[in-house]
Amino acid sequence: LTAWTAMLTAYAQTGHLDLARKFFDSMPKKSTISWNAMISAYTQNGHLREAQELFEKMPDKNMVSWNAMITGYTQHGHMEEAREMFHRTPYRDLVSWNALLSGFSQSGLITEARKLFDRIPNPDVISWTTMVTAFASWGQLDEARDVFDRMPVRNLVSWNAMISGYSQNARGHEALQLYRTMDVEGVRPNEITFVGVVDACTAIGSLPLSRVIHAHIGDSSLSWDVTVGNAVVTMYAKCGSLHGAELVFSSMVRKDTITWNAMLAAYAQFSCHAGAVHVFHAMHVEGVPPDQVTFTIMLAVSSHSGECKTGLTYFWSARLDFGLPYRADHYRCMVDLLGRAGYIRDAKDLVQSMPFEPD
RNA sequence: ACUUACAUUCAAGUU
Repeated sequence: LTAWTAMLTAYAQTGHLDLARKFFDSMPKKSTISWNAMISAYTQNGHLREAQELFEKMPDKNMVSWNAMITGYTQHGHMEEAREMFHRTPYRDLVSWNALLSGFSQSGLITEARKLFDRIPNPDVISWTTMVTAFASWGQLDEARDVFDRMPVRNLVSWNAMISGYSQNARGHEALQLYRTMDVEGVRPNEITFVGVVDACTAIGSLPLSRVIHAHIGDSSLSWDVTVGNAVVTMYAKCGSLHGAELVFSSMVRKDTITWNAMLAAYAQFSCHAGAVHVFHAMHVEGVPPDQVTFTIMLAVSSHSGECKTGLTYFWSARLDFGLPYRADHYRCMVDLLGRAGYIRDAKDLVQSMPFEPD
């Protein structure tokens, strides 16, 4: 039964929800854990309706079942439903509190988060770190730092949250300073720490510093993770070295869609239309699937280089060849592209055909 | 084997 449930989770995590459900239905015996796994499979893929249905049908709900539903709602911005579940659960534990807290954080309800935090009976390191993230991700770095300093216990995630918070808010020097403190206190960094440090340099924008940081993480005994490589590609580009970005990019053995997007963005930043087009084709040859970001970059590149026809080709290709839904920025690029080429009427028609409200 | 905290890629306009 444990093996079956593990299989179910594996299907869900690779996006094969339908297979997961078939698997679940065909299981000769089901435990509460398998029901919970199926509910999480639904919530993690945004199918809250189905999750709720299953939750209501399941015979023996436990604490994890209730928490999975709270989390499902918070992670998709349905705070009212999450709140209701939180109040109705007969098994409220620290996970329930933390899940709701994280929901307030993600929705930008910082005041609510703060109030909830004060009511948590025995906040743990996750509760505290969630508060650090809540403040940091809404730009309140000094509040975040205050929470960080007052935490009774810090773990690696707490350090990473604070370091990345600084980096994401263009406070690279403070990020690096905190990284040094972390080192002094003997906390071992991981890949996520390195990404935060690399991003700090990206924010500072200094090429000499980026070489130092590159050497530092290159010397580390930790093997290079694809996300660290991706961050380094961007760091070199943002620090003004397209060549550095290219060198790192080609040295990376493992590349994902983000790696390719980072390289495309580097060419776009340097107005190197030919480079971007070349990488886009190479991506296709290597069989790496483009995503919505890939097309945002390619549309912007086409617009800036006046390649109206090419841009239109990308626009249609995104949906017809790759089944990607359009985001608002794809339309923005297209309006820009058509407008620059003088097709004001078509730009206007496109705006009127959009599935969202124009901003 | 199931639930909670951290990370990498992103458009236009203005300057």
